[in-house]
Amino acid sequence: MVEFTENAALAPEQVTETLEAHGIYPTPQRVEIAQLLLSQPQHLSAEQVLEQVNRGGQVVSKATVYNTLGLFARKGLVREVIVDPTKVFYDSNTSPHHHVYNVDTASLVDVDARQVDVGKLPELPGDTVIDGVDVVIRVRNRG
Amino acid sequence: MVEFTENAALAPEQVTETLEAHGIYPTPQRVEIAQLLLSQPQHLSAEQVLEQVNRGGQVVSKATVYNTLGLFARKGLVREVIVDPTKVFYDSNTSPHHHVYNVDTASLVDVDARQVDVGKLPELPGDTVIDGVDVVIRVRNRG
DNA sequence: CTGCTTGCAAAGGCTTTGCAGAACA
DNA sequence: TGTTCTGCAAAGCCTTTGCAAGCAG
Repeated sequence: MVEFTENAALAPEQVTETLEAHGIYPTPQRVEIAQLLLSQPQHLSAEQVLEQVNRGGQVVSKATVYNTLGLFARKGLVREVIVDPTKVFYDSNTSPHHHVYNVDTASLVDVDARQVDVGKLPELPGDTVIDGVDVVIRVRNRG
Repeated sequence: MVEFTENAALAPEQVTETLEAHGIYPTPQRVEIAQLLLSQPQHLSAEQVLEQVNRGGQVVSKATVYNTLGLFARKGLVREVIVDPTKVFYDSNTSPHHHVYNVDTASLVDVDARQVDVGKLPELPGDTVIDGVDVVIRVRNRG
């Protein structure tokens, strides 16, 4: 598993290993995107990923960015965060945690899971299983 | 305040009062939409509102449905629920509660707030205020 | 070869907006 | 009369898909 470090870029070999550990075939584009996302805990939209990846050397198409982010999410490498109806955020922090979302600035901040007590969960229909519990604390700027 | 009853339709006068109590000018289209939404606690997408409203006598345009739902949400008459990146749900239950979302069926179910303990909240940046806390329990069908 | 991947462009779904006409205070 | 509201059509935004070309095993 990749550990987050200071903003330093991750070594491609390290990223390649992480991808393979998640059952993802490491193409150059995927390594590029994973390097960006996994360099630190962060929340990026597909558009931001597209922009930042293409700022570097390699150019990756929009279709590939969307497909790759969807693949990463399905494989558990990143987590989709649904807080804004206009776009999906991809969270490179996959450990249990929650979010504070500032609706004015459209910015997301992590909250350690231990900071919120989700005591007991309601009973679920017998034919369903929990996929995840998302807690979103929605804030806006004072004023 | 309107109380939810069995599936009976609400009286237009009652709905008109509710709208005015929320500072909303009660036009025929708004009354029509509010009557539908407030008849019982439910979660409807804009598309569903459009469809169901137009099943009845009055016809309301798509633009008006979207504008009206946005207005209702801003005025606190309904609550927007963001759980699906492809559409917004409008929740006519405005008392504190949370949601179980079945990602396979795209259906939402209310959970009484007392069923979940959100014990303590994290410290917020000093210049922000809480707008709301959303807890979404994401489930999928077994199998 | 055979299957997976890329990427351009087009399509798609949800939502907002421009604007003219209607309704209301 | 001035403001607000409606609704059609068009535009906009994010995302997915069709399909041909490229690459890997």
